[in-house]
Amino acid sequence: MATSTVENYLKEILVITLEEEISKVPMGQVAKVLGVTPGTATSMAKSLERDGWIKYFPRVGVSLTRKGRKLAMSMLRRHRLLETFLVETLGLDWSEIHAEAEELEHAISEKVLEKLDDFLGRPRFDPHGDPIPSRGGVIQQMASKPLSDFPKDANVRIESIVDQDKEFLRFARKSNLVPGQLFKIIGKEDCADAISLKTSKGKMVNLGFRSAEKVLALPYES
Amino acid sequence: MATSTVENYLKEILVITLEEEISKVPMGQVAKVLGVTPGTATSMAKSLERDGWIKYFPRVGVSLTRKGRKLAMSMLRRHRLLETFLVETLGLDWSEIHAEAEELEHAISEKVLEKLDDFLGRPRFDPHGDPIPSRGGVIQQMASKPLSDFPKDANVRIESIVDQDKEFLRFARKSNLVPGQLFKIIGKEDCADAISLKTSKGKMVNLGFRSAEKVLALPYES
DNA sequence: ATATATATTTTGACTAATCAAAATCATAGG
DNA sequence: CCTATGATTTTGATTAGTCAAAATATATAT
Repeated sequence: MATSTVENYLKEILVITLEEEISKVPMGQVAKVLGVTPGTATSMAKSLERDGWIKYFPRVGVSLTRKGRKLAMSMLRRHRLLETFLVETLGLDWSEIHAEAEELEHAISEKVLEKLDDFLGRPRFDPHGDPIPSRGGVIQQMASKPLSDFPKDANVRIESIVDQDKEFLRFARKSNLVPGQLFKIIGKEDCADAISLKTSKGKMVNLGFRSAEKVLALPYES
Repeated sequence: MATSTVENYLKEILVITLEEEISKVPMGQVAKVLGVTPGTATSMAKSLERDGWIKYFPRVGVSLTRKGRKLAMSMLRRHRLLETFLVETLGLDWSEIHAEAEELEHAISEKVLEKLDDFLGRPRFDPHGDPIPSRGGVIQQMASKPLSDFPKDANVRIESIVDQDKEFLRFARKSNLVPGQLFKIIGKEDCADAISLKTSKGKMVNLGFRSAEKVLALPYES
């Protein structure tokens, strides 16, 4: 049986893998998200490899084995279902649920989790809009929509740029319109065919609808 | 912050203290309920004392300090509220809830617990009929009633014998009419002034009303 | 290409929790 | 009053997880 420390390492490695679309997560990043020193992360990597959870490539990083990915997915499922429960059923605040779920996810059994899933009506997305992996560990990809489809005040995360036009890509790059970047839609004038976005750091971008249609994004609860 | 191991030791010490009405729990018993070797229990007793949770009397046993009792009560509250949730809300089976609650009780925060308490309608007894300690750590004593006040078919747990008559006490002792013992009321003939009780092992006792009034008991969900 | 900065690994040490087995204490009978 | 039995404590060892700081490898910039 995996300890909850092991579960945490695996889950965080999975989350980084998904978010950054990389296959080997560098140790520094592992250390950072887990709040431990780099040395600790390295020695942990070795025991995780010894127990078959991950592959460890010295000086490069770690990746999950099939076994490790399965457990990590299960942790993510627990986490997101619990967050849903905490918000939907108990009415907790947004800002609190992450830390709470972080604790509970290690204590809840498969059995109780499935009962909870039934009770909640088998939701497919958590309160942040992130997809909840299925029992089998499959993560449903959320359908991304063009920026022009979002309403004013929506928070979005850029997923991809469909157009391959060099000019536009260069402009997008310069404006921080890149996959992973978060924006808030601060203005939308249908009659003027214009959309304004702002990053959390206050950087603004203005787009016409023609361009906004080329940028796919996902809703993101800030 | 107490580790969950500490929480377990304290909770079990409290439960033994309450159930057996003793003030110093011998180390052997501690080791047994926690499933560890006696040596482990002893060394744990020393660290618990060092951290102010218990008083340790070598070769005699341990008792909780005020601080330790407070935490132990809080664990009992968590445990019993969680059991209630698992049965009432998620529909788990009786036989499973203890083990599940045992894990969850260490992971649930004060805040979530209070939300859960609200959600459940602030129950005062868990599915086993045991009282749920209040936030302040006070355990509501259930009002015990004389045996003669219970209806036929009621399941009861003997709480105490009010009469101090030696003769009667000796009889009570011989009939298993002692605090903690469970009985079912299998017959009650008001006109004949008689009550019949049976233990789960089939041992029977017959009492007249005069005597039944001297025996206080609590309802007990079988 | 060389020096500097950054990331990673190694080393040695520590704490919590545990076990097995030897040592010690306590007490109930004879 | 002394011994055998059972409970308790001690001792020495182990594992998981961690840190600090030294050592080493890699990447970057001139």
